[in-house]
Amino acid sequence: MTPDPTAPADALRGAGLRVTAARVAILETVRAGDHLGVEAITEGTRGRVGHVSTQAVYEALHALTAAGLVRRVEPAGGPARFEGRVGDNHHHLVCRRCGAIEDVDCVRGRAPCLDPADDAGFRVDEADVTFWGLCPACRADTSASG
Amino acid sequence: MTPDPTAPADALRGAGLRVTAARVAILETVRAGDHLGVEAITEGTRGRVGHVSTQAVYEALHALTAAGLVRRVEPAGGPARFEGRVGDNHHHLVCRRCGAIEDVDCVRGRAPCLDPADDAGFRVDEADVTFWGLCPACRADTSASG
DNA sequence: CTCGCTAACTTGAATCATTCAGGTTTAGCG
DNA sequence: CGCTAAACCTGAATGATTCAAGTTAGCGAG
Repeated sequence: MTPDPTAPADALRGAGLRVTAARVAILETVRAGDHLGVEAITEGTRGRVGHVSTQAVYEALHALTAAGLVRRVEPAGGPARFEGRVGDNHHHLVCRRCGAIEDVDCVRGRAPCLDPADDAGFRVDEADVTFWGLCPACRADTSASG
Repeated sequence: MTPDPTAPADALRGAGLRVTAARVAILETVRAGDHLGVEAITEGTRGRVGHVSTQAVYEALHALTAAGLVRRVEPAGGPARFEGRVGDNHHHLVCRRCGAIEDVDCVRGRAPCLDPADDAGFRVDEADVTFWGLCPACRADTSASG
């Protein structure tokens, strides 16, 4: 039928997770959304399957994150957000004013971001890069009123 | 006497803040410490001046951060930490296991980290770079037990 | 197709960092 | 010396996330 390994149900199965309506809906919601928070994911999921508890969403997001099916993004000072774009090591632009998050491709080639100038003996496995600033809309607002 | 503008009292005065025993001690504690959390800063400060409330520490750290006298670092999933090294846009290495934080100089020259490949129209003013991995000690532990 | 195991789900309470509220003290200027 | 706002205090509230303990149901074995 749908031999698409990225289809929610198959992605879950492939990760060794059970295929439940809730988790399928959660994965769909995260993929369809844009850096959604837990609350938004819960609401979106409920719109698809009727009812899910917040805890189920938290547990599912943990499992999905551990399985590499979703990625957790957590800008300093704010709650966690989730995105469906995984596998590449892309970065984020975060608006200080409205909180909007935009994806940015890795500044350098493919994942050489894992290369600090001096690793102090650490074994680095991930580079978390967040650019802070003002999004176009907020820039306009600010320059107009300031 | 001590014509040193970086001396705690002068730094506070220079930033338009009042020179109180508590804030001098807080600034000293942050500078002497290594990416301390609020609790550790509170304890260190009490060791210097006897008593300070947690709220006073929070308020002072906000003021000091706003004044650019200390820098707030907040690794995803953990509480905020503060450091006295400000002015340069250095990055951090964080150990996933023990939480240790090490400073790393900017990967590229001086602050060109503010340059994402595509800024999507954002006006970027800060780049937050965190390298995640295992510190030397935890690497040893892990390879020995795993 | 049924059984059983355990992942997944549920409700409800707890934790932790941080902030809010409101009232009191005190640094630093006039 | 006295005023005013910054700094401080105690105590309560918030909000994201986690823990606890009991129930339901996916799915592989029989």
